[in-house]
Amino acid sequence: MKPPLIILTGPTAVGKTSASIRLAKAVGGEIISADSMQVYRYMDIGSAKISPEEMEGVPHHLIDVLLPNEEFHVVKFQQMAKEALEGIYRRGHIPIVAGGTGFYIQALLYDIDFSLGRENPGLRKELEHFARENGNPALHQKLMEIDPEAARQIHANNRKRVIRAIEFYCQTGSKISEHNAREHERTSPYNFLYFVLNDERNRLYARINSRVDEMMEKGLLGEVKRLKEMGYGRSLVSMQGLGYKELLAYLDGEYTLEEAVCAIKQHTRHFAKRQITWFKRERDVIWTEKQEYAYDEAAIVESMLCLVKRMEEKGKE
RNA sequence: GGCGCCAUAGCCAAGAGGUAAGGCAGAGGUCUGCAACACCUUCAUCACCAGUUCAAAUCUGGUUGGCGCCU
Repeated sequence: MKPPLIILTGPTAVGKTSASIRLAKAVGGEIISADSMQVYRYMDIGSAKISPEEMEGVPHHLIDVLLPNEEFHVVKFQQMAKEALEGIYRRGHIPIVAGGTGFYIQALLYDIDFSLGRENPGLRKELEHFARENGNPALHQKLMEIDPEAARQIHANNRKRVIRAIEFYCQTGSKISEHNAREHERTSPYNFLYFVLNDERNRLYARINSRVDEMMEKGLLGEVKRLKEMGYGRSLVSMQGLGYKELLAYLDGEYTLEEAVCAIKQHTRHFAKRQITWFKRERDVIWTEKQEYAYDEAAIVESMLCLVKRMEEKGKE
C-alpha cells in the first residue's frame, strides 16, 4: 500500500505558507519544507520563513536545521525529507510537503536515485578550468564524445550541466542521458496529491513587489548585515538567495540601496516565472488558481480537502 | 512670435543611401547532486505626409509633438 503524501507548492509569494497551515490543521498533518533557503538558520526575513507563532502548533521539518555555511542540495534534501517522512508515518500523520523548490519535490516524489555519479569537486574544478581556457564549445565537444545524447540535450553554454554530465560519466562509466531517461520512467512510491497554488501573473508580480518592500521594512538589511558580520560571505550558496545576494552587493558598494531593492523584486519575479514553468511540465499536477476561488483561502483548502478524502479512501482499498 | 535641436519596440540605445546592432523589461522554454542556480528561444520596419533615388530610418519640403534659447 502506497503511503499518502500531499504536496502544496506554487510560485513564491502566492500564499503557500498560510494555506499549508490551514490544510495541515484540517488533515492532522505535519509539514516538510521543500525550500532551499528556509533550511538555513538566521535567514528568516529574506527567505519568508514561517515564524514559530505562525506554525500554530503544526510540526515543521527541514526548517532552521543548517548553518548558512553548510552545504545543501537535492540529495541531502531527499535524505532528510525521507527521514522526516518516516517519523510522520510512524506517528500516523499525513505529511504535507510545502515549498517552492520544484526540483526537490520531484526528487522526493519520484524517489529519484542519486546514488550514482557522486560529486567530484576536483574534477569539477578541472573541467571548469578547461572551459575557461578553451571555451564552452570545447567542453561541450568532450561531452559529445562520451554521451552524444546528453550533449544534444544540454546547451553548450550551460557549463554547469555539461560539467555534471561529464562528471557522471567519469564517476560511473555510464551515460547520464540513459540514467535520466530511466529515472524519468519512475512512478511515485506515494499515494500523492500534487497541488500547485497559482495566481494571475499581474497579481502575483504585484504581491512579490510589495512583499519585498515589507521585508525591507521588517529589517532585511539588518539581517543581511548580521549574517555578514557572522562571517557568512557572498561565495556561499546560501548567500546566493534572493534578497541576500543583492543586499550583500549593496553593502559592497555595487548597488545603491534603491537599485538593490529593485533588483530583488526583478529577480524574484523571474524566479516565480521559472517556478511556474517547472510545474507546468510536471505530471499529475493539480492546478489551483486563486482567482477561481475568489481569493478565498478557506474555499481553496476546502476543495483540497475533498481530494484528500478521496485519496485516503483510495489508500484503504 | 522668432531661431535652433530632437523624434528608432514598454524603456535605454546603435545606425548618417543598400534593405533595422545591442541591453533591459515582457512572453515561452530547458532542467534528474550547486536549482532562490545555470541555460536557451522569441519580440519594430524607424512620429506623420509628400518628394528625390534603381534603393531612404538615413537626403529635401511640409505637418505634428517635445526640448532649449531669444523678443
